[in-house]
Amino acid sequence: MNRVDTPSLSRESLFRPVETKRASEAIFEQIRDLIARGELKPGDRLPSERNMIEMFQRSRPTIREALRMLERAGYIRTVPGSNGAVVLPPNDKNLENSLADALSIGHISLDQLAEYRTASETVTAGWAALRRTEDDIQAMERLLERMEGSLDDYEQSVSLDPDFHGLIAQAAKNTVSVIFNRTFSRLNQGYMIGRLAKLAPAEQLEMTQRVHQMHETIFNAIKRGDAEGASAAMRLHLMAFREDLSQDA
Amino acid sequence: MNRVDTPSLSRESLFRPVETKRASEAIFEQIRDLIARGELKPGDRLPSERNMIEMFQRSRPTIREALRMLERAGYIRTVPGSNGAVVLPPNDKNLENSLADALSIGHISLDQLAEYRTASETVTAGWAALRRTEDDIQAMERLLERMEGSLDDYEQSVSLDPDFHGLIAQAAKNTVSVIFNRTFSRLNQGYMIGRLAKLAPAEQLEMTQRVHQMHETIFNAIKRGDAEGASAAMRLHLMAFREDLSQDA
DNA sequence: GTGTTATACTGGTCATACCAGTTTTAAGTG
DNA sequence: CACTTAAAACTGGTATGACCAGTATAACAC
Repeated sequence: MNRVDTPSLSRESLFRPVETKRASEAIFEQIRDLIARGELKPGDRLPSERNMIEMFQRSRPTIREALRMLERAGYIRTVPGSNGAVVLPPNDKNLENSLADALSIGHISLDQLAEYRTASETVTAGWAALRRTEDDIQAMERLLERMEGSLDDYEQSVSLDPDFHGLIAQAAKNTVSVIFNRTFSRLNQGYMIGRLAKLAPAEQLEMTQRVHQMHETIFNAIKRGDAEGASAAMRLHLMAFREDLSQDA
Repeated sequence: MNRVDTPSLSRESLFRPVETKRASEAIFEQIRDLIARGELKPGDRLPSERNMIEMFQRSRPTIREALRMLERAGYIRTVPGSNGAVVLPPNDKNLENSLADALSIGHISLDQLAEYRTASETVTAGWAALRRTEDDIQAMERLLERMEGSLDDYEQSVSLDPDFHGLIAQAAKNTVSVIFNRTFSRLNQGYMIGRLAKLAPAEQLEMTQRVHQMHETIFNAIKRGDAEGASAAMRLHLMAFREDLSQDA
């Protein structure tokens, strides 16, 4: 009965999953739907666990299991003393997490990740050039300035990278890109830091400078609305990364 | 203290999240890491809850909270009588869930998803044309045949779609594509079925036929190794979908 | 052999209890 | 009356121990 194993053809969608048996699951769904339908808005508080005992007619452990699920799914946050769990604002953090999980567990090679990332961000950069607003440009300008100031600190430099790629995606006005690209960048952060740590200080500086140069090239293309230029520059940037990756291995 | 709100620049990466306070959370992380590092492989069973009591030196409710989190994150599955939770194979279910959640909360629009998907699969189709093996071609051929046989059953037709897109990604030899494309396709399944249900039988048939035609065009381009043709055909296919989407709304 | 039945286990749930914090309330103070 | 302070009434986190309805297994009968 390992329906889960088969990469599998389809029949799945004809049958819908059998009704959930666990009470905690039912409670989870009930509250999740309330949030999804907007009847519980961000900032609202759930009743206290002991109150929910009466509402759901279930014991506290059962209710707590539901709360843990909601929390894990990023819908709520629970703070000890403070009364009741708080409904969180829509937030990509959980999506980002499960994306990272899926990628790290799916035995995905760094090279495949880099390849996909290159394609994804190349397209995104093109969109960004066409859709960036004045605000987007300013935000990127500010960030680039900050990055320029920390070229000699490669850890700092690398840690700012996801933000840069995130801002580009934001300018592209596509939330999926924002989440994905930032996650891709973050996933590669660990590798980059390890890679740079092995270099001599002079080489480190040389590398961060080279990367910064590329960032500026990309930014300039986006700023002047040059979609093809932005795409090309981004592709170059990420292909360089991928090449570095393959040489390192 | 709503660090969670700020779309945010970076400082995040300098500080690491404060040590986890809840025991269930720690247990969750411990088991998750075991799975991620491959020390617990798909199919393996976790010890029974009562055994874990001794291993973790924590009470059963606490351990069960951790299990619910693992389950929700898609790492394990628990079946009542059967001994111990089972570690699931790498599986995009959790990614799919979080994407679906993001969609339902309105953080991501269907249109943005469709746009990103178009870009992603366009590139993937091109790769597939260059890298498909004989096996890939045969698998796709078999599937297309099956799909042709169910043109008059739109539910069946739609339910086979993710497999088709998954096979293309598989032929592209990029695991990231496989996960994403199949997920995208699944997410749109619900929409498609609802859309088709509203049509008259004749229109339904017309639509499934048109889609099938596109699938064949894509397949033929991939089969003859025509990357540009495959990309173009895929783009056309998905742009048609996106257009349909915008008209429907 | 095969078929059947106990028995020992499993997960799902409940009730109750305790602790360490926080909030609220009430008391006391100026 | 306003202000501080201390007690009471919460809150979430955790632990016990119990019960049930199922499943797996091993002992038993044939």
